[in-house]
Amino acid sequence: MKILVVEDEHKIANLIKQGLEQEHHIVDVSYEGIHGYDLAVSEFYDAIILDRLLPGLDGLAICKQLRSQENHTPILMLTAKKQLEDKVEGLNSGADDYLTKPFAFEELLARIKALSRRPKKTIESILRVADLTLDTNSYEVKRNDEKILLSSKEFALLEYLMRHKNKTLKKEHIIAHVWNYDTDILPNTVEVFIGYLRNKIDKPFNNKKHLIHTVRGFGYKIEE
Amino acid sequence: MKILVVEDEHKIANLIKQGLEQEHHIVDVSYEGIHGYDLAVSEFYDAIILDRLLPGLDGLAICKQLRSQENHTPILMLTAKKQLEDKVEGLNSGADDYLTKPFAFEELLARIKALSRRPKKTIESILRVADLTLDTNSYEVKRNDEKILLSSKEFALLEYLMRHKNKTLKKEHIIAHVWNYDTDILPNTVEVFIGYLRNKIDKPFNNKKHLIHTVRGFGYKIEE
DNA sequence: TTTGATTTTCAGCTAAATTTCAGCAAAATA
DNA sequence: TATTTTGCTGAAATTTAGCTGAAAATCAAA
Repeated sequence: MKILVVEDEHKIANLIKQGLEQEHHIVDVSYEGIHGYDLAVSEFYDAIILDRLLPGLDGLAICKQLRSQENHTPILMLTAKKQLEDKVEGLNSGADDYLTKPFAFEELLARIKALSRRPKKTIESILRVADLTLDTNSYEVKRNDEKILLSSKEFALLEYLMRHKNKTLKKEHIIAHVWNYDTDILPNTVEVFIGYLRNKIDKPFNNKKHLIHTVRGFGYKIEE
Repeated sequence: MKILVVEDEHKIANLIKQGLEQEHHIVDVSYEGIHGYDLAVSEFYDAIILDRLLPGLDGLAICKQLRSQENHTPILMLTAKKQLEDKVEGLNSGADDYLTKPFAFEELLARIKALSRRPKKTIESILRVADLTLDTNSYEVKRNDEKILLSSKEFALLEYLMRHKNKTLKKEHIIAHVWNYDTDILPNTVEVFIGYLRNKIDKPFNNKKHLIHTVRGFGYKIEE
């Protein structure tokens, strides 16, 4: 596992680093808030150990900022305080667990393990309409659990329709969103691509209701 | 997704473009501030990647200008600097996130995804007369919560009437606004379309008061 | 360069929407 | 009441929007 330790007390930081490395983990250490934040943002860690009180940008702030950016790396917050309010504040900021100093190293290790074992909060990346799904991370499109292969343009068009499901979208509007600014595209091109999509996601499932609808005079929409 | 990249270093810009295109996104690139700004204003993007330092109009200025025009397209700012003040300044100018160069492409991708997932600000666009509503954005017309399907001319006519509810509108006037200025349309055509509208929005609800009124000699109006 | 896939245009077709027409009814005028 | 004007409506005529097979153009890989 790759772990980031943000802790201004060099002694403690290095102790943790040593201990974790003995357990075969990769450990980055930062002694300063902003630097730590930059690391957290630019690298992929399996867990972050974060001191509550730091010079510069403190643990709470880092935590909040990361979470607001959809970074769900498990965070273990370290603090000298034992007060309950403090704990509540920490967890509210998006930390996953909490450990008060001083602590036994075994304790830290156990917590880290527990955190990394938890199912990762993944960014919800799947668009859904009825039994049709489009995963914007893996670029997989499925209907009824059958994989559907789409070309790049077909995918972009379907994604656009699905991001605005139940809403009728004009052809000109579709062109503006799905094609580059310097390409002149005829409305018929959209019709053709709608046809391609229908061949792949509606026609093969003719026992099911079709999802792509023409709204004559107004455009197209995808709807259950 | 459609993404605009404004970056003067051709190499970086093209790398980003290539990478994003591999992920099925549509990418427009601009190597220059003012041109980039023009694109941001005239096209519809799901996200904008903006270099902090640009010749001509720089990233900060573009960002501020867009925000002052109520353009809320998510913006990811790229910067070579790591200073906190710089980041703060970037976020204050209205950027949604920032990334310091150099960065891993994976990181860029993750940030862009996170940004585009934020709920979009939408403008209310519904016209109302009694229990009849017309949404100029989604082209939905409802009376008493029942959907009503209209053709595009019927829709345009109803929209015109509703935009001027309680006001009597002459047939010539209606023709001038609802039809192209260069088409010769007989007044009878308006009568026919008023008939179509009545069949769809008044007749099926004959327990309710009808909304479309003829003002003999002067035209039509929609009124509660 | 060749090959195959993808994107874009084109042309013909069909169905739906639009427009005109003609006859009728109601209202206004005298 | 008779006449004229104005609006309504069913249906025919005309136009347009959208679908589709196939060709042309573009792109990417071998």
